[in-house]
Amino acid sequence: MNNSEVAQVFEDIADLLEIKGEQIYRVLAYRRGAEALKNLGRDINTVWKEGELEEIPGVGKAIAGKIDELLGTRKLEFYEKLKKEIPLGLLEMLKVSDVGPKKAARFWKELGITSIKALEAAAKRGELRDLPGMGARSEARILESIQSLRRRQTGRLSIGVALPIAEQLLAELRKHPAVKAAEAAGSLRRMRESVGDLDLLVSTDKPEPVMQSFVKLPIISRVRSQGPTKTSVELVDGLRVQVWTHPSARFGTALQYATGSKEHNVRLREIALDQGLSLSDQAFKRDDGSEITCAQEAEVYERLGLPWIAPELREDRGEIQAALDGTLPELIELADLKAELHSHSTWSDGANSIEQMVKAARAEGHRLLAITDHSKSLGVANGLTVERLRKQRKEIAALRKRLPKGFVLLHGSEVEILADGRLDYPDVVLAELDLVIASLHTSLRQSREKVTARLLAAIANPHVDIIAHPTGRLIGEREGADLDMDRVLEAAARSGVILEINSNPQRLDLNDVHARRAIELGIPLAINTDAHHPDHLAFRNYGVGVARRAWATAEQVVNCWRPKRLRDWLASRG
DNA sequence: GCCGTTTTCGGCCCGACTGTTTTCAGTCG
Repeated sequence: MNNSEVAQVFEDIADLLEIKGEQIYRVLAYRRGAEALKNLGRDINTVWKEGELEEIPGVGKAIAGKIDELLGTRKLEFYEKLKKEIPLGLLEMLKVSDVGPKKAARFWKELGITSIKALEAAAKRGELRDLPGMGARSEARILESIQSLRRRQTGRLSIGVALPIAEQLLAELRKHPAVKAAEAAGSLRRMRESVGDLDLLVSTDKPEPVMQSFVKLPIISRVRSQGPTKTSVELVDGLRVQVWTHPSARFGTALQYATGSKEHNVRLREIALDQGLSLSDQAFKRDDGSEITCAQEAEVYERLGLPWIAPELREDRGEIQAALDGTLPELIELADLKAELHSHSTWSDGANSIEQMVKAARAEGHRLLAITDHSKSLGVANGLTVERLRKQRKEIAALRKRLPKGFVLLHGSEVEILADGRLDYPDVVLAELDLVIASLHTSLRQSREKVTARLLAAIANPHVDIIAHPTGRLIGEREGADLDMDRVLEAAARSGVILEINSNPQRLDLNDVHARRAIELGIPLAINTDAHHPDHLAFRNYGVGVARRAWATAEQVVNCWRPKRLRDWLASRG
């Protein structure tokens, strides 16, 4: 079982216990345990074998024992018993908005409902309204929520889709004369790879008219709740949007609060409590009821004796301790990127000529571009034979003469790692290239052993400089290869190969957790867009988001190096 | 269930909105 499978078991246990009416803090402990496993960055099986389960923060004796049982026997007695007690269909029902553990339990116990379908049927027959605490309106609301759940069955939305929508909504909000500022918060501001909903924050002294004009936007299909300080709507494609309003004097606490993560905020509140302060989205409150408001987010941290912590770090992954110790990293910024090391042209499956890609890269402010078209075996992408590769080299050499001084154009290749682990070009050909990227596109469904061995073979080849999008995942479409990432990272650290964070929002591969582990191991990272079109060069902000979430500094990302240093480094490899 | 330079027991974050209620429970973020 992998980390997320084990985490899922504990999430289910938390939900089941909550439906059972267990003490909420016991429930939260299981949720925190599940979260810790997802953020681990190491294979849980390795940690288990090394007997270090209890060293994971949030995992104590009880949960460690359950992980041990789960990994040892592939079963968990406690979980099986719970499942016998409470039908699993109730967990599905929790996904319906306005149905929480209390109502789910009630529907089940009083009406025998154990699925969303049965819930819908009962609501249509008007059977829900007679339950205590329910009424005709609640019943109608649940019916609406079931339909809305079906509309957005896709689950979380890629940041590549969500960010442009958020920008559009913010632009609309800012048009209102009473709006002083409008910002995105939540997981979008933290640059998570996908977001469940959008959280928008508005600074205004006249909230009602702002909310009233907001809910009239044509992109909005349903208003779930509307108040002067908080409004919740659904867009036509099912995406949920929360808008909060605050007077500008309270915008700092509000932005901090709405940015989260929940776990990060819990930690901050603990620190506040130690200082005799209670922290909310409104203000710090002293015991005597007096308030300290913050217009700026940095003031919130300052009051707690902390430096400002970048949103991308706010996941309760050790950032608060680092802030206390003064060891927060100086995170990489978009402007630090000076090079694009992974791009395609019409020679393979790119949309534009090399010259056009160079022009676009210069317009983006880059000082170096590597053209890395596909190798011959990737037929669907018009991969280059050795002969065409050499022809391309001549074109690039000719083009270089016309380039402005100081701009560097490299000839590279994105070489297929074949199903048997060999590379698509022989070593003599690889040696001719300025830059060799190796990547997997095919046979991703091989066994863990096999697919890991392929990647290890590529890493061991001294001509290979970068491993691109290591797992090959396409978010929401295709699972990545079942890699033994611990071994891949160890091998990369030994060989000195660069690992790529692919910035295409569909990929974001390495992900944040593995990228952080890579940094811990001293592996240099690349942030590349894999551009097949000039517009794709702008994807790098997503890659920077992943790198920042991985605590990366500019020094650890080779695209930030001066062109000369980068070329010297490449030349020093095979 | 987890955790501890104030604690091995007693805490564990806070508030808006809705719909059902005569003061609050449930849900959500």
